[in-house]
Amino acid sequence: MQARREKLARLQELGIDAYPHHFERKHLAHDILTQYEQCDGKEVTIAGRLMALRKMGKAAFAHLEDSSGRIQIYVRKDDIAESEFEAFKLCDIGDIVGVTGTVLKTRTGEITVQAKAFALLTKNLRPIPIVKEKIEGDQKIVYDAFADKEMRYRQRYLDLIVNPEVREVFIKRTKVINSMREYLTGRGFLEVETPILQPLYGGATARPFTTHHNTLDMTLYMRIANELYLKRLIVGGYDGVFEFAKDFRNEGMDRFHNPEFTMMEVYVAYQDYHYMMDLVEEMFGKIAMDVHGSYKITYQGQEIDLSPPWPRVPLLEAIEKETGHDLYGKNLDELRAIADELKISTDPTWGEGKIIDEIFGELVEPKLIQPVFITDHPLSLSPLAKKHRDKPGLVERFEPFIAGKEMGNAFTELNDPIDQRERFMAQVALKERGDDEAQPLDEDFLRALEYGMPPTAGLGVGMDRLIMLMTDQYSIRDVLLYPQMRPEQY
RNA sequence: GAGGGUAUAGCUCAGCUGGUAGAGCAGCGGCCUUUUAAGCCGUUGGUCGAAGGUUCGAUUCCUUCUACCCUCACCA
Repeated sequence: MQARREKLARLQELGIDAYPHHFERKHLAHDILTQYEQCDGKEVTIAGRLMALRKMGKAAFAHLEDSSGRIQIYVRKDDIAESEFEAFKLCDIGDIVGVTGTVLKTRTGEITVQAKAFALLTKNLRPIPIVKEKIEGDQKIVYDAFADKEMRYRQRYLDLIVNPEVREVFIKRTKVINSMREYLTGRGFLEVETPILQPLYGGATARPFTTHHNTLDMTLYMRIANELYLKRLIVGGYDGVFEFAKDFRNEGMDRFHNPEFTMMEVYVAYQDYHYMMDLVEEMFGKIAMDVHGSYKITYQGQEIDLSPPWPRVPLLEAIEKETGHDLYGKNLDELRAIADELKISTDPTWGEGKIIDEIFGELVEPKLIQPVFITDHPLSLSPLAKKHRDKPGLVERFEPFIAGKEMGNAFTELNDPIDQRERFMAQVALKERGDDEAQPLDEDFLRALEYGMPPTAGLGVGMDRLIMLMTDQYSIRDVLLYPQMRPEQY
């Protein structure tokens, strides 16, 4: 760093501005590389960061990387102005430069821009990690990869500078979101925005973050979901609404959980969960096509085929198939005995639904690699879902599973205000028993239902997990630009 | 919350059963006008994550702390 500051001083002595205001870039590296035939011999103007430098006295080769890719430049003393060559001699890897020159192929066949004019655009004062690459046939061998995870997450800008594949992941992230937005908008649904700061949280079972509004002098909660607000909009008369929502949950963190994460929720009037399953498999298929050009993707070495339709398996059938036990209609004692037999440890405070969920989570969920809809969950676990039309004790709900992970949650929405009040009361009872994740009663939401919500299908999709799947990333931190970290100590 | 792992030069990493640190790349100086992990010659560089302890002596052994990673628990 010291050396770079000295270079900066020398540049100033030479009257060279190390931080000019503007540069008229006209071409991108990628375009030159892919359209070499048209570019050969022509003049181009490119700009980017120096990522490799091979100086040879009065000439040098370097690699310049812009947003589109990396291209070699060739700088000869005789080809550019003397002051420009002086500036070039003071350049380091990491500097941002602009080059005007002619496109040619070198003796070794690499497409190169031979500089006729050179400008330093931004002097780098802090050395970037040097990653060396060697191309051997089609194989790119990387030496000394910048891989320190802590540094990559804390200094994401460095990660992005040095690791092009990381840049690619976040481009795909946006593609996934755009593709989904396009799909939902194409269906005629209305994208809306609902409050993040809420006086009452709801719509999911989770502990919220709490904050305080000074002027109103009241507690506000960061939303854990936006479900209840979106359903109020269906009451209001919209046929379909959706939102890409940052939600916040004050819970543990691991490779699938970050305290703030993105959920897409959509609600459609006059539809039920069967419609929503159709929608999910079609929408996920479109996203895979838009991002990969195929229904077949690879996640962590597993081949996954998203071609619709996907199997639809009731949760209890899935358990029976795996364990041989039919849990439908079983009482608490019977369920506990079966759990013991299956060597699933249970907690004495758990109800029937929780035990069933636990058995499913332990024995079935990890095996659901190919896309599947698991349907018809126990009522006690789903306080916002409508009762099943044929199966007492269950609700019309489904969760899509891919690669052993739940990708979302959906139901035929509960629109009976009296039933909804009873479900809320059950939650309140749980809360009083000490379950700090149970949902509070939302009197205004009940009032809205009393005005009448049409039959409605609703869906929530965990976007970060979907993006992990679509970008083949192992950890949620690798699909979040700024994953939550403890403060760095200086 | 429990257990395990990691922390050494700007980056990637060595460093045995205790004797105050080493390589490659980067950097700096020199040579070099088609190189590509450029090359050749020379050279700088470190509070060994932090604080204590044991010891004549600690990067190494012990304790505590901090951060990150992994597994489990909690949780979607």
